[in-house]
Amino acid sequence: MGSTAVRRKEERASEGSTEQVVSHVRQLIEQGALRPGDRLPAERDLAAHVGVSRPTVRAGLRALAAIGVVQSRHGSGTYIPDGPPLLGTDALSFLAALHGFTRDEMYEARRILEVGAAGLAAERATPDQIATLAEEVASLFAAMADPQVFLVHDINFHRAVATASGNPIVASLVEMVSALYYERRRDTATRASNRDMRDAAEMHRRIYQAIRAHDADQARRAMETHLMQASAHQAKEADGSDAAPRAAAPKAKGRRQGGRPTV
Amino acid sequence: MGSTAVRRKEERASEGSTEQVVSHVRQLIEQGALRPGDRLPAERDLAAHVGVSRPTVRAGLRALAAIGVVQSRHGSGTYIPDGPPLLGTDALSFLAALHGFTRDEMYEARRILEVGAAGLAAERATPDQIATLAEEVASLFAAMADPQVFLVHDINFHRAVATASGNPIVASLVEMVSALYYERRRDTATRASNRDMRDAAEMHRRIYQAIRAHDADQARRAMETHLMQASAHQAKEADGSDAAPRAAAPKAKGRRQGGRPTV
DNA sequence: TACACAAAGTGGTATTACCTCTTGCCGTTC
DNA sequence: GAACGGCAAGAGGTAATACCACTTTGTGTA
Repeated sequence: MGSTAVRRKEERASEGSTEQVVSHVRQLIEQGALRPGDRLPAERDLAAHVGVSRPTVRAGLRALAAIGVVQSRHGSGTYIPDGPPLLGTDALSFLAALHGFTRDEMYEARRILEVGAAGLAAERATPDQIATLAEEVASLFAAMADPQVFLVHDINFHRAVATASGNPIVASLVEMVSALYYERRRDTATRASNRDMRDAAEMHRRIYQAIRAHDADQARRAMETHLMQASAHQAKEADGSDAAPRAAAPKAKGRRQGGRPTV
Repeated sequence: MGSTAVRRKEERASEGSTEQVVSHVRQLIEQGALRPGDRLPAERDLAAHVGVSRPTVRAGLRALAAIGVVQSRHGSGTYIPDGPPLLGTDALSFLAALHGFTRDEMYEARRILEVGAAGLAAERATPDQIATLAEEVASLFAAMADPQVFLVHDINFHRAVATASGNPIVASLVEMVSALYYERRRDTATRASNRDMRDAAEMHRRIYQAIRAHDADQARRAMETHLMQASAHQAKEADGSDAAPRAAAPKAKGRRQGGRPTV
């Protein structure tokens, strides 16, 4: 830390003042001075230390907060979030609104990610993680009367699989895409038929069993089947009631019609 | 102007002032009033329209800029980025620094994503996209004298595969993870042996051929093999020089160069 | 016609002030 | 002595204003 000391205003040419703040925080992180759960220096202190004004510091912290690196608590301070690594979900959500991601594309992304995650989970899941999966499966069967509660345990199960993959990067990506799914799904979940939910619960059970048996191939196949079925079910739901607000066209792939999000 | 501006205080209870700005922009996007490439209203106009001060507007826009939804150009205005959907890469980079992602975990994530992407690309790649792949493969073979140039075309090839998948969500995810890979790789790429590069180029050619032949299984297998080999090669390189990926390395890294926006 | 310069408009930063919320100390009270 | 309550210091949140730096455009001059 002592070697480079504090760089003064010479850097301003190559780096905006705001980015100096970001870089400074980054340095603190890379030096190990800031770890998950820690509190950052107060904004006024940071301003004095970096040599910029407080609004500039706030701009930098705001940027870091937007990507989920820090988290401000009014009256208390700015903290580095504790717990597992988590990517901000707003980015994907905005991109979805901007570019009109379709439901199929979303399920396809989930399929790629979660099939891989299921495979890893089967290879590495700890007894604790397997127990968590079992609980969520049970909750799924118990919640078939309430589609909203069902959805919550659905998400929890998939999150648990992602965690059990043992790869925090994969888990973060799954979490991000799942959040997008959840955001859209909760508005229409009540349309799910009881039969579809029973099918889904059953598939979750099979995925769980494959993971418990440490059978990676089986886990991947089960996850693949489950997501294909879920996608088909949801498409069927939208068919009759919603009748495609954008006209019946959006089936065609590759057409990036930039309208509102399709369901 | 401005003297007659009315302050709207209706919904302040549920939403912070800054978030009002974000919500407002989100509304504009969802209404179709803002599309990729468009310019946002000036900060001063936004402030008057939403009923908050300009610093608050700036805070909201800074947050949106951090996640890549908008992009500010000094002296010109704030724009919605054109081109394909792109997720901010800094988030993953910070998470990597915070939680000490290992090289293996990174390659594993790439494997899951890119194997899937390669499969989709084989099914859907257009003639144009296939031509782009061919060019990058040729460039790879031509650039074996310069590891840095080789790395650029390596990235380009993988990016092209992701694009050819036809799924913008998958492409965005691949892009994000690849950026993390690139960030670490460019500092050590010179260590790559000529033999490893020839192997890599050859594998890229096979992936390309499988995609051109629309053989999804073959494309997936080739991509899987390629990434496994690359991971092994890189592990071998690192063996002698820097053993611990998470410990002392970051200090020696070059300063954040401005290839990509830093938050 | 071509070049140059200036003016308007935009984001970037700084300064200052005040508000709200959190937190912890310290008093009072039971 | 312990529990409750209030007060104050310190944190982030917002606002108003002024000025700077850059881009763009248009007009004037050579």
